[in-house]
Amino acid sequence: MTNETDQLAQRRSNMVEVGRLGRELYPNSFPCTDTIAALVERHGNHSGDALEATKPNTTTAGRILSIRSFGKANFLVLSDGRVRIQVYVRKDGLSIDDFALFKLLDFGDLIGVEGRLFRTRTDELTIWASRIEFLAKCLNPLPEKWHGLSDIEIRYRQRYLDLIVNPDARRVFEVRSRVLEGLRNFMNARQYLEVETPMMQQIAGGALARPFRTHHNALDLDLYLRIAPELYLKRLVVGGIERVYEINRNFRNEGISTQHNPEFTMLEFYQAFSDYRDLMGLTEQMLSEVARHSTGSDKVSYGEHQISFAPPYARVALRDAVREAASVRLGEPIQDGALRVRESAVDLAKRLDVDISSGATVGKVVLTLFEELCEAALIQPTFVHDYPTEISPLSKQRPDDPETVERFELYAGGLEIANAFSELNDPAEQRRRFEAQREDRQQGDLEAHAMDEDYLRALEYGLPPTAGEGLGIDRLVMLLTDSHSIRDVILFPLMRPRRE
RNA sequence: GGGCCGCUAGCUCAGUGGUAGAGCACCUGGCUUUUAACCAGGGCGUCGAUGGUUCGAUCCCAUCGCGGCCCA
Repeated sequence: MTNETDQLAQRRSNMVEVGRLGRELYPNSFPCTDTIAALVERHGNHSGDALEATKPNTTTAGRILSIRSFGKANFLVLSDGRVRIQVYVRKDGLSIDDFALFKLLDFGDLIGVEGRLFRTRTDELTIWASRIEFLAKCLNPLPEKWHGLSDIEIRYRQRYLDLIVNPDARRVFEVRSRVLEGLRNFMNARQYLEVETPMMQQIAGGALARPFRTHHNALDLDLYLRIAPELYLKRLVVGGIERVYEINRNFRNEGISTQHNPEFTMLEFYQAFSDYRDLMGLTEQMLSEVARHSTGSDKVSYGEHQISFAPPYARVALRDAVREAASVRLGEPIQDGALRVRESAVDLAKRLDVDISSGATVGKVVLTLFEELCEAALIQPTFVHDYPTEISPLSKQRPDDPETVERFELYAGGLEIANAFSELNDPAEQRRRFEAQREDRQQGDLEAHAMDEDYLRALEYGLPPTAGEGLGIDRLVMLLTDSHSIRDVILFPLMRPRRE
């Protein structure tokens, strides 16, 4: 290895030398008595004197994150991926063979260590190694220890590197796991049944979005990846599962942004004999409980803001929110009627300098105005309720106002977090809504809802009055971890492939 | 899809129309309780890709690729 300069070749050569020592290069296992996390948890409070009295012995394993060498005395930092501990390797403390092995180790290698715990002069909890085993080679040099890995593209494409060298990277995914656990606890405690419904569907329904297509060879059947589980979950409510939920992926074939990944995770749940008002209260309880379960508090920092998930949340009707924002902007009162007629709504948009696509219905115009004028300003959790019927083909109308449905969306941190409504259960009205959507599709709306005869047949057997909600897990985790891109809360976000 | 920004050593980043630098990492030597250990010495690059302008391009121009932010 005299003339080796390339780090990879150097590491490969060190591995060959380890083999020459008679060591297994990729041993099948290494029995540990403790994880590093367990050691730190158990002995983190023990003084040097206490450790000298008991001389606790341990066998553990991890990845070498740094080596400080003094010739015959050396310090390693070993990580189990979560917690780090220092290892003291002294030439006269282990066999000649083990010390020879130690000299061949590189930053990043995986090793097993046996030894006793003590505290150094600087009071750091340390394993005094009496045995070292080689467990696996890190052939590629790791990003540096001090700055870590900050190239955001490599962090997404090679998430394992992010996790190895950036201690904070794992935190987000630990919170994410706690969020899922908290949601399941919450639903299970209320007698909801967790189910799994098809990800591959012949009709991609339950939401207004473009689907991904795939094909089953044996059946020679074109299929879509689901855009929502909604229509299947409601079939289950017809079947008598009066409280049902699913946590799973949805796939929508649309652009990628800081708020959109083509595959994302939703909690969707349905509750019979309830309406959308019941779900507002339930959602307040759920989010405050889940925030506490995952972060320890129902108040979180999000950028410059403090967001409180403690109930109750603000409530505002969609048209009122738009009217209020528009009248502030224009300095004049706006009548509710202006948002119920396409002509006046488009005129209002024009005066506010908001672009409206040419075929947009009045409901679409109102929604676009809301997104432009209101959405980003909704920092504290806010229920925006009562949506136009024509953009809500699966929601039930208000008895006093058929142009409006019993539906709400929850906003927080400027993000849409949840969408819920009283479920339309009249098969005749549902058929009319599907037909209206078919007309939208013929007008060129690729996101319009497809006709689903099988779902209509299920409704004909009787869907009880039911309320349902979808909650975007990724965005909720963004809020709870102060992440400002959805890619930061998805381990392997979709990336354009690199041409090599 | 549009605008702006970025792409230089394994990593984090400087930099210049005259063939490229720092810190960390790496290599050699020293050091038996260090904490971004230290001291001395050393090597390391298709400057994202392809064209063009130029005596000469990593730098200027064009196109493309990948990424980021904003907008749609």
